[in-house]
Amino acid sequence: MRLLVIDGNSIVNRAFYGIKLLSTKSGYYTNAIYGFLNILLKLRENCKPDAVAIAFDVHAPTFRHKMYEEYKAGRHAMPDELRQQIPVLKNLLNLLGYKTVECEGWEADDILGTLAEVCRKGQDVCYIATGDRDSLQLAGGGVTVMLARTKAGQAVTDIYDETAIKNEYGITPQALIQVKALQGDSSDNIPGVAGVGAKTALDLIQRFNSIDYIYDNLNEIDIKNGVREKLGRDKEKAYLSLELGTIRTDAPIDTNLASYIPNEGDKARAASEFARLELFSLIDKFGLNRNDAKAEPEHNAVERKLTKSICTNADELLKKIGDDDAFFYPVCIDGSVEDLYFAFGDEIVIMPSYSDEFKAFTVKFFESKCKKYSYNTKELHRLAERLNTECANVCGDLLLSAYLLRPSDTNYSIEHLCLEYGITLPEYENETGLSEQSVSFAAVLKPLFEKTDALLEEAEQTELLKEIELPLAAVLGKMEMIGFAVDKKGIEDFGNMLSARIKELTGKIYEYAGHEFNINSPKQLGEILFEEMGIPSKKKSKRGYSTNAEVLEELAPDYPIVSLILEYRSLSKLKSTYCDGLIKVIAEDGRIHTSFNQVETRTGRISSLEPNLQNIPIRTQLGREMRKFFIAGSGNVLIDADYSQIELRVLADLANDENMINAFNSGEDIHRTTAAQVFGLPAELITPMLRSRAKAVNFGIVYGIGAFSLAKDIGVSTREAKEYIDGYLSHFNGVAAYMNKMIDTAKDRGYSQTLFKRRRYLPELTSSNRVLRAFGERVARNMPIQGTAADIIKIAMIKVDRRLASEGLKARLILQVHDELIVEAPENEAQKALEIVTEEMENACKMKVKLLADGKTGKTWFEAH
DNA sequence: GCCGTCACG
DNA sequence: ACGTACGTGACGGCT
Repeated sequence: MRLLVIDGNSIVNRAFYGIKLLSTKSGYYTNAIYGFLNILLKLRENCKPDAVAIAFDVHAPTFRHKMYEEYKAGRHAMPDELRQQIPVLKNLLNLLGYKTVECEGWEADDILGTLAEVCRKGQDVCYIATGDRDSLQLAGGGVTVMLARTKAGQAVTDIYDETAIKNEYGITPQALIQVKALQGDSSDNIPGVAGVGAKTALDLIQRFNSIDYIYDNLNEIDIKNGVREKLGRDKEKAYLSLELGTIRTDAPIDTNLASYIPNEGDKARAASEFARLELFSLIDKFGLNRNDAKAEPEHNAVERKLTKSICTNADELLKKIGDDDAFFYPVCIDGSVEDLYFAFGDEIVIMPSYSDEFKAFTVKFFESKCKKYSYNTKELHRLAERLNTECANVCGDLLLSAYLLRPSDTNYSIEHLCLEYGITLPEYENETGLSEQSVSFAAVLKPLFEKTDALLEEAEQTELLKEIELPLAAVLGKMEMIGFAVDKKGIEDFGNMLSARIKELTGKIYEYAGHEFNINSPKQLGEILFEEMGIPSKKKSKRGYSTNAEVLEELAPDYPIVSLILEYRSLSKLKSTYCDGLIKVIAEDGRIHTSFNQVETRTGRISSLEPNLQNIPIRTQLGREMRKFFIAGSGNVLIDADYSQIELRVLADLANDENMINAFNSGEDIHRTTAAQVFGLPAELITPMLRSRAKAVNFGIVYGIGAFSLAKDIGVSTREAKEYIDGYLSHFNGVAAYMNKMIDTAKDRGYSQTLFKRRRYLPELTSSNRVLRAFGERVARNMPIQGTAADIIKIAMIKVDRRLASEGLKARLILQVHDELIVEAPENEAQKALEIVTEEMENACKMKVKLLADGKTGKTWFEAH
């Protein structure tokens, strides 16, 4: 008998991460299902098995403790989307006649082991398909492990039998367990022997074969005394690890191989399930009949019959809306509202922008006192600004609610929210049989709001939504419409100057290199510098040599070409990103209109895109020149105010650290004070060097410091950096206590939060991966600080906006750069506006530490900052 | 579409 | 033994 055993969890994971998110029209994700079944087909073809067993772990899925594969995946992963697919996949496998195996209290691994053992004993042939190297120990004696992995972005399968393992590792498959037991594996919680790593472990087992032999002859065998000591110390751990790392072969599962021979299944239901999932190609590949694939009606969903009508009469629609709560979906194209879809239960009424009465309607509707519930209300405020009015009484924005509830998500589309919150998205097909999504979207707003409102209430985030995010959307909408005036000619001239200099540099670089090449290609550059020219390198990263500024700066003093490249790099960055990039996005009004994304960051900051105006150069002299081209419109000036040390002040307040609060409130230079405390010197003796080190320590504290990185940052030994950190924490003991508390409460609750109850969920904190867990801990320390500062400046923006209006000024906010606000004001309002901005920033909220804002005015951003 | 790089707070 | 500070967005090269 030939048995194929599939490690279901491992393969479904690879399928999910390896294939882009596919989903059905109604939004069910199917990529993992699709990928898995294609892999199954391929395995079937290659192995020609008589019987197939598909093993799964038994999962207790939890909402708040999703486990990410790795940090990178963590950022983009949507494990919920994967989890939803697994029960559907299992059901499909059964319908296709395959047997899935799971066993409470046992891992999928153990099921593989048990079936492999059965085959070995019965002289049957066994193939094991997995992505987990740990299963290699099962190879041999008729058992072949087919290891799926990714090589240079391509999925490949390595075949391991006993010989292949011997060739690669020089030992038997069983001995691999011994290696792992010595080496340990933190991601599996296998301790191993402290101080023994992969190399040492493999070497020991290659020479002595087993842990038993090593310990029986510990004093005689030829090994370094250091290793002997380490082994002696951790004997117990080694044996424990051996036990933990050994895949068990006695799981209580069905061991009758014949029971795994695929049965007929239920072809009709399998076909209709494929149809429901819109995976039509699989119907053919599994030899099913497309005619069987009739869509089954959904059971529990109460079917909604939507109707749609178009209304081009403003008064009629206004009357229909009256003073009731209005639920409406704005269709937006290219950043402007196209049509408004109003939902009255299942009746959807559209006010189209092509109507002559669209403007009149919109103005009256916006100004009416009815409560407005919508999606992406920033767009409404942009429209209001264009119509020279305001959108009053906006009481809900589904996009903002969804963001506050789950700020790490990347997809807040209505389809997705329906899945997330268990709302059925009703279909609407128009006369021509085409589905019109906007109609469906309008129809689900109300039920979605009912869900999100309840959840926000539960999370105590209603105030955060109503007092901060909703009014902020209005401010951001206006800021986008107003834009920032620029000197186009100035940018062009600057760009031409850069081009000339870049050309010179290019010539010289080619001379040094001996030939032409693409300096912008890190690959070519690395080969030329480190191979052709033989410059010593620290080889790193998968794609060859690292050529970043940090590496190049070290080499620059010794190699003239390297300095030229550094200059080339900085100039081409200025040219391409800032000169060319900005010129491309200057609008017809001569201004740059960035877009603010209010639902992007996990900390609560806003981001700026197309173009990003939050990263205009300032740190180098030449780059800073760019700011001379950001100007006040004629007759106006710019007012630029920024918070002084807002994050450290927030930290002092949150940590309630008396020492630090006093330092701020008595107006001390915080970095100098820190230096004095950390280095134990009177403030007068603090040199600029010491001050700058203390500054780095302050930054590090906010970021969730590590000695290694601090050391690298300020160029001292790791040991010395550690002393600084310890010194800091012993003097600011409020901060020390606070940092520990932050991690504990975040672990407890599953999230960290700001002073204003903004949350960030931290599944990383419960990860079995040490690196990931450490990352979670740093975030738990940083998020409340960065996030509270973000909350505060948001409040300030709302207050500045209101104050400017209530004082009857023409001055307007035009930009925010995290701790900095920029206002454009008529010249005669400059002083008043300056006062208002700094005052509102400083009084945004009451804290134990005074908030300080420095404001300045000027004709350009360069002057005003 | 991902990676390396680099601009900002 | 291994990796190494928080949060973003844009560009060019490469697959």
